[in-house]
Amino acid sequence: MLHNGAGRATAARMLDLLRTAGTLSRVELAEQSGLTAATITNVVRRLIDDGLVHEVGRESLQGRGQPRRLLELDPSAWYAVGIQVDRTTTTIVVVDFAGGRVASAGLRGSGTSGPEETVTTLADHVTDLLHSAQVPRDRVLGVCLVTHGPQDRERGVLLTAQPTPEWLEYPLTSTLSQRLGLPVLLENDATAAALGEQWAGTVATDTFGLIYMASGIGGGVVVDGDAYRGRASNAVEIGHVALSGGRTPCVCGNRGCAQAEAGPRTVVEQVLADEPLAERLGVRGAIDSTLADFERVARAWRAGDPAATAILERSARWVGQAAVTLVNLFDLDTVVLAGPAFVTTGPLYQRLILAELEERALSRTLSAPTVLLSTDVGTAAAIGGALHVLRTIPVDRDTLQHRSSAPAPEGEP
Amino acid sequence: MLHNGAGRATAARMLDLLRTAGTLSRVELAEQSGLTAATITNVVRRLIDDGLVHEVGRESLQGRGQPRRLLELDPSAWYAVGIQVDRTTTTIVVVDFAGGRVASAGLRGSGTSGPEETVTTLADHVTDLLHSAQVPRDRVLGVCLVTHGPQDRERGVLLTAQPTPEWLEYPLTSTLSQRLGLPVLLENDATAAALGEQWAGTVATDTFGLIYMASGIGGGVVVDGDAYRGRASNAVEIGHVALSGGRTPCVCGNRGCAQAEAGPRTVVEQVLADEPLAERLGVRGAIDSTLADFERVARAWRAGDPAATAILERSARWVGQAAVTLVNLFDLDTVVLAGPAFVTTGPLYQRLILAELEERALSRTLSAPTVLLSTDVGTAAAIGGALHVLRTIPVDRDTLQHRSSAPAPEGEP
DNA sequence: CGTCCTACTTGACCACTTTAATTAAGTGAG
DNA sequence: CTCACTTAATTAAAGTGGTCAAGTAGGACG
Repeated sequence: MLHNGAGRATAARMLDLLRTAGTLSRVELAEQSGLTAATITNVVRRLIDDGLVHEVGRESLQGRGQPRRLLELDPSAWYAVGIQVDRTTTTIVVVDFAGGRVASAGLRGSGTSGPEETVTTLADHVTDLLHSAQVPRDRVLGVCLVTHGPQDRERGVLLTAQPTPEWLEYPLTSTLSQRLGLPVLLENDATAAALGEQWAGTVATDTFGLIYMASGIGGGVVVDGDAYRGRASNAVEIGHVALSGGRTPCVCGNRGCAQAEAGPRTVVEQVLADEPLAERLGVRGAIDSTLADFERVARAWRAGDPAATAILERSARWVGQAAVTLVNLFDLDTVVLAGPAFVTTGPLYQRLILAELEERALSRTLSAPTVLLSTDVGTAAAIGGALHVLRTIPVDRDTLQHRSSAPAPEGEP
Repeated sequence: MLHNGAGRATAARMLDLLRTAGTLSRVELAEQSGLTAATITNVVRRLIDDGLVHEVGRESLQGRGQPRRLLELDPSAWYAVGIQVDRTTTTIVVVDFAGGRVASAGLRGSGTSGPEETVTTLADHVTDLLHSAQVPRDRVLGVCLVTHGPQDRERGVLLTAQPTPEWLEYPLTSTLSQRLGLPVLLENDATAAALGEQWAGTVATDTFGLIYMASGIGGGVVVDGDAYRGRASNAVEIGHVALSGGRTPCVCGNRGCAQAEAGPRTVVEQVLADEPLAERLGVRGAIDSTLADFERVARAWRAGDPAATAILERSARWVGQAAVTLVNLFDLDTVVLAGPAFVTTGPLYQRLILAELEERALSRTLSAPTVLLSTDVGTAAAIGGALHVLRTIPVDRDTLQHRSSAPAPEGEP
């Protein structure tokens, strides 16, 4: 090991900077990290020796002096897998070391299956996807399982008994890890999406909130580049913010929660309550096809259907109210929207949530609120999970040896 | 400067640990900081040389071996001043290096005076208080000004035009700093109180929320021992959480905010709406005596008055609802109550807020919620501000020289 | 074509920490 | 009573991760 400036944390920071910027010179790395050029030289040398980084030409001339040599991550150095599992949808993505999407697959959700069955299915699909994308398994750094609701990230276990009681405390990550022979992390869907947006560079600031809407509504907050996790990583449950004027009882025991008043399931049920409308839109209301039904409503809105529009606009206003609370409590000025429910409806929600923030957020006079759509609306969470793997699991000079000799570790380092 | 284990940050951490624990041995410092005994030896030696720490006997025998030598902060090494300014109350406290209260004074609030006048008054009172407590000014590390509402901590300026327009952007800390010849920090009242509670050891965890109620309602969150500050230090505006069922318009532009529905001013106004009741309690409703009036209602509750009880209980339930949102979004299980409004009503609010959390908080089944009363209900924010000074401003071997040669610096280091 | 400017590299040094002895100061069994 | 044992505190040497200052490298400009 070198004696100068080769700290593991520092190296990880350089990789992060390169991943978000795409390509940077050593000078820019020094500026952005606050370290000296000397340190950068040493750290970068090691990264190049390890095959993680390449020099890719020089910067187009900007005057006199020696031109800066541009650095870039080697995309094929490592890969990571993100799996977003929801009741009604599942998305698997494979991402290369630079964060680029290599392959992806959309499956039906976990439905009412037990965890054992789901894990087996997922493991098979991951194996297939890696194979068809010709990604060698020993170059896969790890897998991140991304789910909704309360979880124990340390132990890699869900703390919910839904959809079936066996899910509660089922050894999710360790089982999947064993099946795949790869490390498996667990992450909240909204937090994963937020981390993903950050690396994707969707937002200019490194402090923002994210609203994730799939079957339910979740929230994530990134402050100074780090996810807010709270006491036990179950923070930002924006779906259970009780809204002014709301009265609908929620599964959580409270009344008027955002999710109960405005979530996709509620939107679908409001359509179902109007039988001719439901008939017209083709909405059937099966519990496992909430998102498909929601998508039908979204398309009706796009086609100009006034009833569908009214229902969606009501939902968007409610979510906007929840966003106001999110913004007031976490002191944000930027909110990103992500998740399959926004694939079609994104612009509508974006407009109305922004309107609520501009009208009601406390800090609206101090700094104008911004609402952005994710760069990967539908797959943000899975991508974010995969990027989380790249960021979290250390890539040492000798990670490969470790990998081939010892069996795959599990969970956090 | 010594060459071994004398890091400034490390030294500050030792002081923090000693301040919260009161007295610790070197071994315990090593355990709690994760550093080795060797490092502790060096850091502690320097602290003793600088006169900040003393050895105070040995630990009562716990078996064989050499007994541990107990360490303690020298209370008289330094002092700090905390000033909590509200519209209707002002509290000044002087705290010694160990965090003990040396002197305190309660004044009327800033009322409708301009900032110039207020700063002059405060400077005079601080000077008087230091004099009467016989605290030498060159041993005062600094002052922390603690206020409600939006502020720019970096620049030491309030971002609100209340009560008079001159307050907006008035150079608050720099002016006070000049008057006193001491560094002056700015801090949010609820955050200061939360930091205070943490050093005071009120809470077992280092992750908790705090609700601060004076003329308004504010919130603070401490995560892993650090205050959550958000984008621009104006986070956790729990007074402006819109509550389920609320409709009252709030100054912030929203409806149904916790402060508008349940704040002390609203409580007083509800009493005023019932003329015979107001008469009976002696509530007059002058805008600058909100807290005095609130205190009258509180005493009526304690005396068993049913009308006063009903009004306060309604307020407490509302605040409880806001606490549910706080707890759900920040993933907390502990909430502390502080601020002058809780001096008498503390137990009532504590009981009802706990009831709301036990009924409605999302994580109630994962970990039982706790609601605690501050150890210094009325003066928590001022004490917290003073402790913030002790924690933030570095005490070097040569701070004293700097102090006497150069004029007092201003703001954060 | 040499000078100038900027990027990058090198080696000496520095602050802080750990590791491995070493010394200090007690307890309790015989 | 004293010697073996235990735990605390100190010391010196070595490791880690960086800075600083003085070089070297490579292209632009007059």
